[in-house]
Amino acid sequence: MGNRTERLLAIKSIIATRKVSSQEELLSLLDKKGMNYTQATLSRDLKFLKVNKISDPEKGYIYELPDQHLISNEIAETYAAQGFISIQFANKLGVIKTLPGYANSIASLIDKANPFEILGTIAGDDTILLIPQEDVTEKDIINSLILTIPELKNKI
Amino acid sequence: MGNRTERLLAIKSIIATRKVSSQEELLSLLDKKGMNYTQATLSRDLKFLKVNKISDPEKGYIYELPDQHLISNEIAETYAAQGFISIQFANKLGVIKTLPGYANSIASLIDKANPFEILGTIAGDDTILLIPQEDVTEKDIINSLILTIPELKNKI
DNA sequence: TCCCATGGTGTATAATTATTCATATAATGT
DNA sequence: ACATTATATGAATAATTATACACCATGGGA
Repeated sequence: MGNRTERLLAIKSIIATRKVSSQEELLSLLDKKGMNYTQATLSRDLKFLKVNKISDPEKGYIYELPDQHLISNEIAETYAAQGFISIQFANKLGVIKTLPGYANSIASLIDKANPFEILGTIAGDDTILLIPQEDVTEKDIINSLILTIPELKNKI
Repeated sequence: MGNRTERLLAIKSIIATRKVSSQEELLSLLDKKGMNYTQATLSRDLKFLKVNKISDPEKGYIYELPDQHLISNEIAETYAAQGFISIQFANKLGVIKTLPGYANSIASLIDKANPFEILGTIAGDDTILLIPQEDVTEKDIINSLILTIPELKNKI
């Protein structure tokens, strides 16, 4: 079903932007977006997305996307953002142009973040080919990139 | 009850050294150490220690001590370990001697890790005073320091 | 000393999350 | 195209975790 991907992306985006502390809560947030599922499905989704539940002073425990703790990547991210030139799409594939030599390090950041909606990357010297998951939109890919490398926000 | 501290330390040490995926499991590990409590107590303890539950490829989800994600501190830790000279105890207080100028940064690392068994620190230029929680042993303090700054292992 | 407030714990139970089972639908091989 | 296998999902339920309540011990004040 094509809706699973949409739902997973919605979950990622919700969890990335607000503090959610239970599956019921997430359920009703999805409901507001017109997505009606059951708690059982969310339980499976969260496991699939490897979402963690971490201590939060305000809400006790909240869900957190994995790899967000890679704060040590900040330097790498800034560097990567500098080398980023543009992204275009053709034939369901994404093509990122970078400054010469930057492609590999940017691609490796994306791989490391491993967003499920990007199946993989192939990098040359100044070009990265992004192979998206089926039925993922360009917008989804771009959002995903920004989640991975926030500094790209201004450059896309 | 004085046993609470002992139990909390045991929990920290268990979680730091092995993958635990449920409170029942933790319960029986404590039981093997002769500590008999109930699941309700562990639930409260884990909340108190701000233990997170994170995705694990092997066991699904496991408990994880907070602040372990501060990998970005590695540099700071190496630096701190270099400046560390010795630790001694007197009157239930710990006294760390450091190279001149190192005391504050080491103390700040300890404060940031905020182990509950160390109430606080006071740092001068080459000396840190450690104020331990009641009924915490010297051994506990040292283990705690090593958890915070692993590089100290060889120097203590 | 006597209260009262606080903190820690167990028991019982509520709330939350994971799983089993059944089913439908889509994908794959022949 | 058909059979077979894999994937996705909900309903019901099991498993896990959190909490309400009661109780006890301790440590200040008055």
